[in-house]
Amino acid sequence: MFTLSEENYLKAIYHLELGNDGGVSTNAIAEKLATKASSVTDMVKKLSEKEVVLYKKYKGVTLTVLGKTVAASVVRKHRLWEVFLVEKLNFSWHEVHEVAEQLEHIKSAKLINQLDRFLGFPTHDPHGDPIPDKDGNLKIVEKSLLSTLSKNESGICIGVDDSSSGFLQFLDKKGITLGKKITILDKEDFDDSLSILIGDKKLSISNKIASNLYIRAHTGQ
Amino acid sequence: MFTLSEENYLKAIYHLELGNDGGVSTNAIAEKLATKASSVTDMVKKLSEKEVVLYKKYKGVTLTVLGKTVAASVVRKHRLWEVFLVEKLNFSWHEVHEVAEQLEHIKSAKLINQLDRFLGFPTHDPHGDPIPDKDGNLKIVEKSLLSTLSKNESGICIGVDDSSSGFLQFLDKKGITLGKKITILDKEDFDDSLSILIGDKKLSISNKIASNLYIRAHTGQ
DNA sequence: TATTATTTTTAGACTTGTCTAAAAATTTAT
DNA sequence: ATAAATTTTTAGACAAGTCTAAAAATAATA
Repeated sequence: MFTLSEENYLKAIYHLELGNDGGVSTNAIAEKLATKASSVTDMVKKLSEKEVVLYKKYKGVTLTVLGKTVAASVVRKHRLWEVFLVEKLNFSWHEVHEVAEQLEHIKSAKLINQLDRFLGFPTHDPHGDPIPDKDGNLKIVEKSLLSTLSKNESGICIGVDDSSSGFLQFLDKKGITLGKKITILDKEDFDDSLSILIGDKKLSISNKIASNLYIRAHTGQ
Repeated sequence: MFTLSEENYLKAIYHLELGNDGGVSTNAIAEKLATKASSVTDMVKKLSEKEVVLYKKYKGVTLTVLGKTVAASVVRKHRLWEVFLVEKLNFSWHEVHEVAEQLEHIKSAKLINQLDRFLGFPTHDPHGDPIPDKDGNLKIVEKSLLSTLSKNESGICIGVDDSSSGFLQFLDKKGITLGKKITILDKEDFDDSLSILIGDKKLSISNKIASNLYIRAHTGQ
């Protein structure tokens, strides 16, 4: 069994490993968890003894198969709870993270299996991130950043890269939500800003915004 | 804000105060929380500094108004989650306690308000215990132990005194569930066992069982 | 490659919540 | 009312998880 703190470390390492191939550095973990490098070293030793990470001094850490399973289960719980909050309790997508951070640590296999069923076995959370299955496997969906599309191309908005509350509320204000079709009307060379069509509205968005929106390519039409 | 441990102490004191009028003893708290008296003394001092209990050495503790509010809110959350587990996730009443013990510590006012609404503002948990309202007030329902009824009297089964998993599973096996009408057919002087009619079934139950079932008196018919 | 800069680890300390063992206060019983 | 039994508190210790400051290892640079 793992403590709340151990689970948070495993989750952080899991997320960092998805970005970085190879070992995860002490500093990277410290930054992600808003803690100090010395605390990370201590915890990493403990996790190593519990055989959920491989650790060699000064060489960073990697999750073992067991570690990956534990981490994926925490992520699974986090994302299922987020779906619950949005679908059943009328939370907005920018309000769910903080509560899910608490709910993800509740221990009960039955709870999470029944919740999954109750929600209709969702595959993605409200931000478009995939929900690991019971075995910890993720269904990878082909996706591109909106900023990589060219003029006249279009796609369906399927996720966000930055899921901070501020960014999500900005998207709400602009009427940009998951599932909507976006077409690039024009692209400004000067600052890479875009003129897009979303639903029946024309919007101008900065490159920074476009680099935080994921699109599923919309071949044809 | 209160830690998980502080919340558990407040809840324990809250439950003990409902039974005992007057102060709650150190030992009683220790027993309820399966901890040592010395630990209780330490925590009680801390709670006293936080002004949620009144404490005089050797004289036991009482909750302050603030303490009662905090405790009632934890109990409210516990019982609402129990309703959720039974009503929405198909848990049995004997499976909910352990999970609710974890869920009751999740901090989010919006979560609990929306959960309450989602469940249709329930007034009682799956064991028949009342759910405190937002202000911590309990609706007291007139209830008697089945063992206090006389021959030919009847009532509706509305709760259990002992909500241990073992007892609840025993009731399941016998087909005794909340909401059912029970009539005393006969009472044995020798051991105070009862012969009862529940639904269309005749059962014989011991006094111990009858002393753990709450009945709402069923005047007339 | 030697030196500087950065990262990581170690050493020691602190907090929270717990424990055991012993001392003090209270209650019960003779 | 005094002695015995019980309850409660105090004192000191421990584990988990964190921190700061200093030392050691690695990486970057001249």
